[in-house]
Amino acid sequence: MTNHNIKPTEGEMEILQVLWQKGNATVREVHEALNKKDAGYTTTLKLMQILHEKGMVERDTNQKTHIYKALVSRDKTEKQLVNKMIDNVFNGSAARLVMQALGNHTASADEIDEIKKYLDSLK
Amino acid sequence: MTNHNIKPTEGEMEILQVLWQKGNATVREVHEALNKKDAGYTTTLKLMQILHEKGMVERDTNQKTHIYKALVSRDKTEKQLVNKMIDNVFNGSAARLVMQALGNHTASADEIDEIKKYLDSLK
DNA sequence: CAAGTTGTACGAATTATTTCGTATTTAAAT
DNA sequence: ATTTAAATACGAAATAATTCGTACAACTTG
Repeated sequence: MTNHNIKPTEGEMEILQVLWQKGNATVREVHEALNKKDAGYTTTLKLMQILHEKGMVERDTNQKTHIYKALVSRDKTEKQLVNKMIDNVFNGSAARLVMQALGNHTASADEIDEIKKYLDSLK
Repeated sequence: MTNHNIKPTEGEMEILQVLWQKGNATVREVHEALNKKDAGYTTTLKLMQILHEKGMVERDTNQKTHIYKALVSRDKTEKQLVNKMIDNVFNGSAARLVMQALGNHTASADEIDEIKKYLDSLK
């Protein structure tokens, strides 16, 4: 299967988040969406250029200000990261991760219902 | 709260996994449990020494061959990593992570039942 | 059209992580 | 007691990731 080894770094993930959320965006928009106390503007720029080199985003360079768009799918990337965590941290047990996630961030009653509905649909 | 900022690197996690599983172990045991094609013995040793410096493991140095034991709890560490992922990847929604985890690694029917039971207990 | 502003390009410094090489110590075996 | 084998210590090289500085190009506006 292609695209099997995308592995965004943490910094890259932050940017992809913004792109997925906004659909597409300029460097400035992404940078402001992140507004981290640390990193300056050119840091965000550089990271986005790297994402481009790696083929994870595309960009429209027709205007002076380039417009970026994610090429990797949110769903696939999430799956990949979750899988990795299930393997690395939970010895392959998705159930263990689920428990940990719920015992933790304590989902709302609505969320819990939604999850149950989802579980039923799996059977 | 103390211990709020443990953040094992990936290499450190691999070692902690082994320690949690075995209870305690020598460097050689951990190294063999991992048996990665890459890294040599002293790499594992070094990582374990770093874990010790950081206070994440303790060791008994009474014998020539030191015996290591994890000091950070598996549960806390897992919670921390899961929380981080929920925040960084799933915009704070534990439910989204759960769906992704299940749609994914397709848990067995037994696992699903177990999760449902767990969900009921949360109400 | 001359500042000034906003943008990209990109090498290089910084920081984090992993890996290794080698010196030294300790214990066992001959 | 010497030699050999198995450990630790630890600096430093190698690699990865982030951050920045600065040069230059492209608009804007006075």
